[in-house]
Amino acid sequence: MELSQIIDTIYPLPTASKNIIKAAITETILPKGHILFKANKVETSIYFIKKGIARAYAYSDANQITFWLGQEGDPIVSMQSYVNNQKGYEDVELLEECELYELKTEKLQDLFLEDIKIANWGRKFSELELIKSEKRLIALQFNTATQRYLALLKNYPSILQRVPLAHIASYLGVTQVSLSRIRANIK
Amino acid sequence: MELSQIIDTIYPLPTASKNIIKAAITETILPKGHILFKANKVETSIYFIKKGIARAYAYSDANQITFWLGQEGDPIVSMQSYVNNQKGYEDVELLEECELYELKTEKLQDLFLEDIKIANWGRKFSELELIKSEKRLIALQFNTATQRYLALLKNYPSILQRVPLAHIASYLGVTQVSLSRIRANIK
DNA sequence: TGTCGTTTTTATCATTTGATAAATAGTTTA
DNA sequence: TAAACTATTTATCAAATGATAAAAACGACA
Repeated sequence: MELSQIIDTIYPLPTASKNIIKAAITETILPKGHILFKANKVETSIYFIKKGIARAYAYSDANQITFWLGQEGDPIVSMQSYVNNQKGYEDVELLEECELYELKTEKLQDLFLEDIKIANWGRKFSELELIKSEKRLIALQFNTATQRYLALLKNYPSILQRVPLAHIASYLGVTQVSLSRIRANIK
Repeated sequence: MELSQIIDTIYPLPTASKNIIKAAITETILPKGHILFKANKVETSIYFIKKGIARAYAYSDANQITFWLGQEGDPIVSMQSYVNNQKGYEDVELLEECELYELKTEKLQDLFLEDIKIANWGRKFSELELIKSEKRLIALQFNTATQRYLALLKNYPSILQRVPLAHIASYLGVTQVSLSRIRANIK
């Protein structure tokens, strides 16, 4: 997804402000398997996915648990770093070769203080992420693993082709074996 | 908790901007049991809790599931209304008599467009709520009900005295009977 | 095409949680 | 204080999930 569209989808900006943000963004291509964020590190950039798919995970004992999946148009952010300048708890791994837009957090923070349009764009950005997080939370609390699996397929129809089932299982909050059983019961 | 402290804890504002926000806020006292937000309704205000405790819940079949608890200093917001001007999915019930600070969403939206300090305050507000939501999500996915129960007691030591166990159980994502078993195993 | 390595499914058993009902404890009100 | 509610715990059985191991399916590649 192109940069202009990503920016506008968050919150439409006048051309001047949009160009200021654009000027702060660089593009990178990184290979499949690349670890973009490392746990226990303060991340200094946020990214937007132009092309590709990624996951965030953390460890519970020795097990990786995927708690976020992002694809074209989605932002990749270590919230602890972005909001509090603190170490994050997640690794982010690219599951395909990815084309990314990179934006330095520090630069963005400066723009927030200088340009009210950009400050409101940043506000909207967090608000939209908050809505996503809240929906996810409610799904975890209200829906069965089967319902969450079906909802995921509906929202990300290509996900089965792009993400190993082990990651999807932990994202849904069940073991891989349990997800296999769920899939067997649906067919 | 007093209004100045609530505002500053989100993001310190210069006196001028702070006074503008303060001037937009009114105080109300509402009785225990009052339904502050109704599901399927666009809410036109957000609130901050000066004194008291409240919960947000929605229905799963015939069962109420509590998915948010707030006490002194916490904001009460229907995110769907606040962010998207759309109907919320939750009721909010006051679990004690509450003293609340009320702020009209529309007025706040105007201030966001006029005052860059307030725009950044609003950005910070959503960022902090996002951090809370993400932590909650990760706790649901990574921790057992027993761990979540113990963490809740640690964060809200008075909660057992203030909130019926049935609400706490659904907040933790288990049935009341299951929470009873958890409590029996801890003692 | 056949082999190796990885991913996914199936099988088995133990554990946890849910659903339902009944018992106990605690609170409110006449 | 007694009666009537309401909240919480305990008991029982059924269903869902986890842990572990093994089998089957799939994919990469010589």
